[in-house]
Amino acid sequence: MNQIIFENITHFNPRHTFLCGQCFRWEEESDGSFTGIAGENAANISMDGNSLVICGGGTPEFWENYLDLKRDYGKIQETLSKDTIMKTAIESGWGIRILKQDIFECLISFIISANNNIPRIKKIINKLSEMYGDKKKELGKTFYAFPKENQLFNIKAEDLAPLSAGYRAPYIAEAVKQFAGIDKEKIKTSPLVEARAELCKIKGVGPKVADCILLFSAGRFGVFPTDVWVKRVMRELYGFSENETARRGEEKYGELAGIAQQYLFYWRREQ
DNA sequence: TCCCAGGACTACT
DNA sequence: AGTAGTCCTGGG
Repeated sequence: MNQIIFENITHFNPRHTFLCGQCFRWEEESDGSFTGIAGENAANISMDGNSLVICGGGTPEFWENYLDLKRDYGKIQETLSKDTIMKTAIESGWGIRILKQDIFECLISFIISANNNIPRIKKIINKLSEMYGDKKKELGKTFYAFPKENQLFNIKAEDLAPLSAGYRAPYIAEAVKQFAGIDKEKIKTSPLVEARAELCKIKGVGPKVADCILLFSAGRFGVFPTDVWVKRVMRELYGFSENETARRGEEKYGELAGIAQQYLFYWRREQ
């Protein structure tokens, strides 16, 4: 085990970051730290004052990228706080950072998330990783990395029966194959409408799941993933109707829409 | 028992 | 193009 320390880290709250709905493989410990696995690297993450302490695998470069440490979230929070409602939401969810996740993991995870609840989503993803992912020993425990494309490439829906994923199982099996034919560059750089359309070609991927993939793995901060909670909060706050929420959110918050969504989501769920 | 829980698909207008 | 009904599963 090695230890990595990043000094002078501000605007990072592990709890808000790991519990705001963007990821499924981190668990809170009794001391408030978080243990989980990202890519091939299992670790425990905590804040000690302004020091970010990471115990486990992975290089500093990996974690700097994954935790989005280079971005100035102080400035982002300041900008968004000009909206008084958003200011309140940020006071609740301060220190959220958008994790830079692997696109394949993101795709499969959010297909699983459709019409599902978080404990069950986590359970399904853990089981999938156990069955097909690489085994990692770290921190005296055993972890399983999320399977890579080639590790899932030949699976059939019936192979996934142990997951109890229900009607999502065939979506997963189909999505694995379809993902190979997707234009990844388009996802990263094309206008949002086109990037979203590219992702929606994949079975099991609709507007909400597509936006989650764009935000959490492609760094497209201009999207406003709209689930039932976000629809709820935007209706309560601004009177937006359900089917206009995504568009209005993008217009309202522009290039910071994705982060705004995370604050609003976390805040509303805390209430 | 019914109904939901961080949507998407399909089959209709 | 837009809208209802349906979809596995586990828990309240």
